[in-house]
Amino acid sequence: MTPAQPTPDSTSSPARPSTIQDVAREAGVSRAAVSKVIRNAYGVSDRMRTQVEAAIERLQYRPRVAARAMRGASFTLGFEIPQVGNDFLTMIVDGATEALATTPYQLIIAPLGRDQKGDVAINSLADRQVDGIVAISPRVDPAWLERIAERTPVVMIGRHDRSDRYDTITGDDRSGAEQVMSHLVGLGHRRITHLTIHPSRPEPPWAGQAGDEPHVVRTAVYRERMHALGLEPTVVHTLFDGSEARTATRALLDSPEPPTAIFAGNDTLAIGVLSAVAEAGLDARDVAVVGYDDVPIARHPLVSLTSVDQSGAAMGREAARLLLERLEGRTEAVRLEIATELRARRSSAELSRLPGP
Amino acid sequence: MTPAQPTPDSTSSPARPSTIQDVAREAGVSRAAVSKVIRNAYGVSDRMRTQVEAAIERLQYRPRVAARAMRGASFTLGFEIPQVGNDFLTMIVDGATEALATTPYQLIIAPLGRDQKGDVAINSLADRQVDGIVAISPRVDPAWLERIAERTPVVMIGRHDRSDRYDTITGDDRSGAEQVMSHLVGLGHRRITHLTIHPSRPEPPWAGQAGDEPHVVRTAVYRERMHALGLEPTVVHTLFDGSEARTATRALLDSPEPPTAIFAGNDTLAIGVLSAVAEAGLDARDVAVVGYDDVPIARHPLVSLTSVDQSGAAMGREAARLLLERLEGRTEAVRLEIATELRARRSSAELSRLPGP
DNA sequence: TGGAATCGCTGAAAGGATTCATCGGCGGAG
DNA sequence: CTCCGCCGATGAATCCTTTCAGCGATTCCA
Repeated sequence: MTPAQPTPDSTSSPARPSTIQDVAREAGVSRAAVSKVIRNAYGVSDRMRTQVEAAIERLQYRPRVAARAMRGASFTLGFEIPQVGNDFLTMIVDGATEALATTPYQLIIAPLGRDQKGDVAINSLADRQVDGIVAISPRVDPAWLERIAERTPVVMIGRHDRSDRYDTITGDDRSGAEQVMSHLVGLGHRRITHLTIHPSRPEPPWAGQAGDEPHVVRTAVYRERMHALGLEPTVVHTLFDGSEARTATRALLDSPEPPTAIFAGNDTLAIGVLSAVAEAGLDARDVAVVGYDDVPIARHPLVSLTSVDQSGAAMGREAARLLLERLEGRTEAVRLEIATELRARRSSAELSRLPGP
Repeated sequence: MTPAQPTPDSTSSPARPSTIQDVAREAGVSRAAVSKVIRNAYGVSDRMRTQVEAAIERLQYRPRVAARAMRGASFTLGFEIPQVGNDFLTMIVDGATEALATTPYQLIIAPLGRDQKGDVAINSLADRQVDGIVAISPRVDPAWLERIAERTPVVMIGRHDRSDRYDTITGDDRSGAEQVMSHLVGLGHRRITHLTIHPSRPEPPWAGQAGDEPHVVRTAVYRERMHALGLEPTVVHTLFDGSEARTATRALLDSPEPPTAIFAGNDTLAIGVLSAVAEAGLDARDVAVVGYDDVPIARHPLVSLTSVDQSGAAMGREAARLLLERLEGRTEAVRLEIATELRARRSSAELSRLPGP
C-alpha cells in the first residue's frame, strides 16, 4: 500500500469524499477504467470489474453528478410542473418515477412559484444539464421550447401542437369532452355551463396555436355540442386553483336561470364547484357536476365526482420512456395520444329535479 | 476583434450555448470579472457591471450549474419527499417555493419511488451537490444523516430528535394529539380507536429513538390519555397510503363493539377512514373521525374533516429560511416547533347516536 | 511627500468525471 | 513464423466556472 492514504484524521475536518481518482488508486487501475465500470461501458474485463467494484464499496465512492455533467451525462431527468398540489400532475410524476426505478436515471421536479411562468423552471432544468425534460405548462412559446429541445430531449405533455424537435403526449381531449357532453345531454340536461381556466392573458405571441391547449380543446367541443343542440353555450373563466371556481359557481347558482349541469375543465375546478353546490344546500339532483382528469379524490364516496380518466400514470410512464428512447438515439419526433374514459359517478347520476323537456 | 468568433453557422449544428468565456470576450474583460458580476460579488465597478450585463444579454448567457457546482455553489436546494401525492408534503413544498422566490436559489424535489427508502433520494441530492437538503422521511438513520450534514446543510422536518449537525422542524405533536383527544373525550366518546401507519419494520438499528417519529408521538399521547381515563386503547396499523385504512376501518365497523370515534394519524388515513364510513352508510353521528395535518381537502364541505393544523406552509418557509441561514454561516443547530391548532368540523361534530355514559 | 492600504481587475490553477487517441499483448490467419 | 486485428487498458485533453494570489493605480494617513 502506498503511504498516500485517504487522511486518517476523521475527527477535525469532515473527511473528503472519495473521488474516482481514489478508487482508481485503490483498485490499482486507471481513472478511465473506473469510469467505464461505473457507466457499464464496453471494454472491461470481469476481473477488473470486480476489483473496481470492491474498491468502490470499500471507499463508499459515489460519482459527483456535477462533474459527470461537465462532459458526459447527468443521469437526471427533469419535470417542470406548474402546480405542486395538483393531483393530476402528481399522477403523471408517479408514473414516471415508477418507470425510472430500474434505470440509472433520477427524476427531479422543478416546481413553479406562484405567478411564475413555466419557462423559468424549464430554463432552470436546462441550466442543470438534465438529460431530458418533461414540460407540462401549456403556455410556453413552442419556438422557444424547440430551441431547448435542440440540446436536450423534451417531452411536452398536454399540448396538441406538432413539433419536429420534441415529443408530445396528450389525452384525447376532443373525445373526452364529447363523452362528457353526451353523458350530460343523455341525462336530459339542457342548461349546461362550462367552467374553465382563464385563457392566456395577455394573448401570447404564438396565439395562433392557442387551440393547442387541452382546456381550449375541451371548451371548443363544449361549444360545438351546444350549438349542435341549438343551445346557448355559457363559458365561465376562473383561476386555475379552484378558489375562484367556488365563488363563480355561487354566482351561477344565484342567477335567475341557474344551470342544471356544470362541466368543469378539470377536477380541481370541479371540486371547487362541488364546494359551492354543497354550501348552497344543493346536490347532484339540483346541479350535475362533471370534472376532468379523474384524480384520486374523485372516487371518494363523499365526493363521487364524475370525471374523465385520461390515465395520468400512463402519461408519466410514456414520457419517461420517450425520453429514454431519445437518449438512446431516436431523432424523429413522436406524438402519443392517450384514450379517455368517462367515469360516471354520483355527482351527475341523479336527475329527479330536472326540469321537463 | 479576434478572428475566433463563435462560429456563425446557425443552421446545421445547434449553436453552442455561450460560456462565461464568450461573455468575457464580448465585454472585453476577464472571465473572473464576469464571474464576479453574475455572483454579485464584491469588487466590480458600475461601468464594468453594465458592460458585462449588456454582453450577457446580447449573448443570452446562462451559467452552467454543473460547472458552478464544481468549485462554488449550485444555487439549488433539494427536497426529499417520500410521497409526491401527499397533500401535507405539498403544503410544505409550496411554502418553501414561496420563500425562495426572491432568492437566486432553485428548489428541486427528489421523489421516492414506491418501496424506495428516503436515503436513496437524499443521496441522490447530495450527489447533485445541492447547497442544502430538506429531508422529510422520518426513517433514515440519524447518524447517517449527520454524516450528510457535515458536508451539506440539512433540515429534517417532522422528527423530534436532537442533533448538533442538522436543524429540525417539528409540529407540536404532543399538543396536537392532546387537542384531538380532549376534543373527542369532550364530545363524550369513550370507544376511541387510533389508526396509524405501520411502525418501522424491520426495527431499524437506531430503534432507541423511534419515539422521535411524529406518528409514534401521537400514538403515545393517545395511549396515555386512554389509560388516564381507564379506557382500553386500540391501535390499528396500516400502510401509509390510505388504501389499507379503508379496509381496516371496515373491519372495525363490523366488529361487535365498533368504535364511536376514530383518531387517524394523518389526513390521508382519515380520508380512507371516511370512505369506509360512508360506504357502510354511516356518518359522523355513528363514528366521529379526526385526522391530522389539515390538508386542503379537509375543509371541503363534502368532506369536512376535523383535523389538526400544523401549518405545513410555515414549515416549508422556515425550512428554506434555516437553510439560507446555514449558507450564510450559521453553525449551531436550531430546533423549531410549530404550534398546532385543532380545526373542528362536521366529521366529529354530531353526537346524537352516541351511547350513554 | 512617502509608504501603506484599498480598489478594481487579471491570469492561472483547481475541481472530478468522461472522451479520445494510443498502446501493448494476444489469438488467429496466411 | 509473421502480420493483422481486436481487446483491454491507459494518459492526456477537455468541459465551464470559481477561487486565489498578485498587480498596477489610486487614495489615505502621517
